[in-house]
Amino acid sequence: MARPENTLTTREAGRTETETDEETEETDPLACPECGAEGVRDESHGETVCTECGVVLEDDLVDRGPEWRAFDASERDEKSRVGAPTTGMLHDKGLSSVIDWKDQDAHGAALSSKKRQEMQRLRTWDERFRAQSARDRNLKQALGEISRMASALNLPDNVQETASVIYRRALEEDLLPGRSIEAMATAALYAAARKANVPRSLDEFAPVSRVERKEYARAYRYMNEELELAIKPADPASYLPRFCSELAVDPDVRNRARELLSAAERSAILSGKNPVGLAAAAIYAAGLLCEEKLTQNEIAEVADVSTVTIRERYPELLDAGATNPAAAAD
DNA sequence: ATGGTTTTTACTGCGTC
DNA sequence: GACGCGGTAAAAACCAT
Repeated sequence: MARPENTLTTREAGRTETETDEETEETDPLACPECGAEGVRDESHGETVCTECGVVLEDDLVDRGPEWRAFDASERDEKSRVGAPTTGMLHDKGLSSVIDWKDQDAHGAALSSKKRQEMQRLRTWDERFRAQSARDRNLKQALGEISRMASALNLPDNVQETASVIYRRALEEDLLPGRSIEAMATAALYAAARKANVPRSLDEFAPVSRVERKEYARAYRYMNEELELAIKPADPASYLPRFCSELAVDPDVRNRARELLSAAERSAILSGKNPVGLAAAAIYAAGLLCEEKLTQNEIAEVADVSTVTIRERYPELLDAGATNPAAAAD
């Protein structure tokens, strides 16, 4: 299952290598090779798509935003793009003192009852402060991880922010004990990506997360349960743009695949099936219909499913597409 | 824990380039 | 011969109970 090569960095799929000139070109509105219309940058999907025909012109938009974690001595305010506001008061680095529990003054003399009450209050606040601080460090580390992974997976900013909100909720509801920060951070990001309709499969997190797939998968389930995130099952169609542009296929194929999927949705073929596999099969089926030669193998490669799965699914999709002719949504 | 479903792995034969 | 494709059986993974 875990394939040895890093699938993240090796996205070529037939397109020309653009290794050296990545930073040189900046904000030029790419023109669509098909219809000439200009592309529109779709931040939430991390892609640039053509307004006319929907071709993905560019999809590896890199998040060049600053890392949340900035260790500069001069802590800037703008660095907290996400997460807790930095007040500069919180991070005691574990060195702060604790208010003693003994009701004595510095000379060992007992305190008056009024003083005692006052000290009690101070202790309470000291505790709260301490807890707050530990929490903040936790959050900080998690957000750093989320940012790193989001960037590696080409997930846009808003997903990152959603992830941090989710993580913060998990933290507030004490879901962390017994689970690693890493696992929860990964789970939060996974959830956020799905919520934003730019899903990445669980497997895709394996190379970028620092914990085992099993671990963050479990963290996700737990979190989903406890926080009642109400995440709908991933829509297979939401994988299409990414896969299609990675395969550099004709936009026709992509649209065809989308139609097949919505037809299949009506026929209720989809439930219980792996959405990634369905998307892959839809692309293959669409390739057949459009007479564009796409092998099961190359699709299986980019989608990270087996060819068997594609074989298993695509006849069903063709079936549904035939009996349930084109969606009226054109 | 258990059983049912889906996916994967590994192996097969067949046809084509 | 390599490759694409389809079929299969057994193992693994997943999910609800």
